[in-house]
Amino acid sequence: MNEPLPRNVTIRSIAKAAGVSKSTVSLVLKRSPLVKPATAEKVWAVVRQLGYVYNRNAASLSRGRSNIVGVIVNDLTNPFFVELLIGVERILNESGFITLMAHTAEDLTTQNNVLVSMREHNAAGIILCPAYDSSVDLTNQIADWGLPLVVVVRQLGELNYDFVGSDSYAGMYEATQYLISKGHRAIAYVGRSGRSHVSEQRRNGYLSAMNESGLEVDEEWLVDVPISAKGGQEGIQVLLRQNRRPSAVVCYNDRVAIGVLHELGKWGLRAGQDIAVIGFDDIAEAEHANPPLTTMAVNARLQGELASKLLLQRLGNPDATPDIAVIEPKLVVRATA
Amino acid sequence: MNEPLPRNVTIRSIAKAAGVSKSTVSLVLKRSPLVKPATAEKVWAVVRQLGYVYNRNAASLSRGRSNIVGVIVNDLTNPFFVELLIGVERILNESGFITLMAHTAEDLTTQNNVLVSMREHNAAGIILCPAYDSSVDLTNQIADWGLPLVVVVRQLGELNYDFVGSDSYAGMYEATQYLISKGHRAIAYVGRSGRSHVSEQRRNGYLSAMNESGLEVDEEWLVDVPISAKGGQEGIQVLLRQNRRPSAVVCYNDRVAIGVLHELGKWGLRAGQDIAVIGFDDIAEAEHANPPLTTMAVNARLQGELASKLLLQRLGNPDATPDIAVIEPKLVVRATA
DNA sequence: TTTTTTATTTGGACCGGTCCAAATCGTGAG
DNA sequence: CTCACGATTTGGACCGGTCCAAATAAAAAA
Repeated sequence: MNEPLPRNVTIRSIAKAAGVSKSTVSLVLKRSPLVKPATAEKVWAVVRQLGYVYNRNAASLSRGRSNIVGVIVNDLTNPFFVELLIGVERILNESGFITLMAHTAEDLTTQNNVLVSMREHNAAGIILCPAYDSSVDLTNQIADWGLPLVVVVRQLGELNYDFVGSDSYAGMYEATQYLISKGHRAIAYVGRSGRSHVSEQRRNGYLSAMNESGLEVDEEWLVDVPISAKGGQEGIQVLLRQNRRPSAVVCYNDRVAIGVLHELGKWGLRAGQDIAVIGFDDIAEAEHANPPLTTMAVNARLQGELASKLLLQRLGNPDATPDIAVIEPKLVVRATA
Repeated sequence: MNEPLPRNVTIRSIAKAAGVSKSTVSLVLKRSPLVKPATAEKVWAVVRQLGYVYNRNAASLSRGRSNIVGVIVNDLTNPFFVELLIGVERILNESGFITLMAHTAEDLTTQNNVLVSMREHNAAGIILCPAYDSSVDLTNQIADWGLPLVVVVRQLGELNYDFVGSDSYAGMYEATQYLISKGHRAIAYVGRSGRSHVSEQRRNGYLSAMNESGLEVDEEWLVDVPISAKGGQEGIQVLLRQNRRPSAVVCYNDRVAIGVLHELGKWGLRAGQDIAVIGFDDIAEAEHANPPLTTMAVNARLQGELASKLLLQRLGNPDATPDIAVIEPKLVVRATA
């Protein structure tokens, strides 16, 4: 009934049409310096003329490795991860890799499925931000699979793998210190306590700064809420209802801070005037928040770029010792503190 | 020097270990009802025991099609697209597909590279939001490649392909109408005029509503700015500096509106009291904006889900007539209008 | 028990590249 | 004019699945 569909144009059809062997065509396609320029040009001409399309499945099959890099993040809804992803993509694309993106929504099962899938696709490597509660053994497991890995943002147990992240402790310390230097004494912390290395670090940074300045931390000022705008809203509500309101609030991250700003607005309060607010991450929204949010910038995009670079490095030298890149957060003063 | 690395476990090694043929193993792996349950169980046992990993490159090579679906968006920085992406992913994953994500940043060259790359990977299909200024011929080209395609958000020329989007015209019409019903007469529009079908539709929706109510549109009230928070900022600045300030502003989308809110804050004005503001899209940030943004909701996630479903449908029936899904925006009244 | 019919299995030809040892070409040295 | 040696080119054995026609086994019918 239907036409004997025109066989796909392959490296062999090209070889035939160009009067060379398929091996030569293969060489030409990967721009090998071995082939004589004249031959190469002849082959390219045929390639263009026949509209040849390189078949990466075939290539990956025989090379035993694809040009796909898996990138796994938890929450695309958080612009921080989006920026990171963009950074990752930029560098990888430059090097001829393509990113297979997946997000886990903090679900361990999803995370596992995704990893398996990437393995099945013969990914060249993985850039992973582990979901909360990931086993500290995860990185070893991936290593055992022979998958080059770079972990970002959240460290897992020992750092015996390439890692890119920011110094949460120092960042929060500085944020708090800044508020103290502005004369604040009653400073609250809205975020999550525990569960992960990052949350611990952030809270500890805050606590240390307070302690070192001899400021007491009222139990009620450590507000434990989900890491989201909604969480921020809840957190500041709790604080505002206390009889001793804090004069400043340090937030786990910008999303939380934005929730705080939102709620303050509802109460007719103005952040930066009535109460100081400081965030963490410096996502794009921070700049355009109302009022513009003072925050600790961690340059997500740069982190993504670094992660890619570490991965490329590792691909080139699988046995090098792990590389750790930790970014120092920088205070960006805007209107809220 | 190094061990004769242990040959990968393949369907053949499993066959041998399980005492069946590789064909049977293949059948078992795809859960074919043809094999006797007892045999299947025996094979699964070996599969688990040997830690077999399915090789999708090999599979795709022989099937001539992978389980990868390419998703191409323009601007991941816009939460709208992120939501869409999440919707897409959810449905595709359920059906055993995996998404190869790419973003073009509105760059035609990038868009083309990405398409080529997906073709090389034998993508099962493509979900594409075309970059501005894409040739109206793009969809035909992709079709000629034999790549099943669903276009989202931005239509390109004739709708002779599957499409999912929202009714920009009706949405903007309703938004404007709502403001008019609240007694506003001096209503400005901040967005981009022309360049794309969507921008035309949105502006026309606004204009029609104004016209129908016999309201004159002051030339100065049609502010042409980039579609971003920064653009919104610029736009409202222009409006505020005029001698006849509008009492309400309709924005191209929420990002623009958020820029407007931000700038109003700087001027000490309160959106919803001093001047009404209405957005479009209802991204997550809208709810937590300060003040909470009134906007036209278009349910990005749903659009993503629909797009995936259309694609799955198309994969099942390549020759069906194109399916068009247009979502009617819904007004969500919050504090700014 | 023999013959059908139906349920399971199987061998082998692909899919379209990569890789490498071996063959062939071309040119300057002897 | 030959020979050696670097520059090019090439044939064929994989890579690890899919698919299908054909073979076998098992159950049902005669």
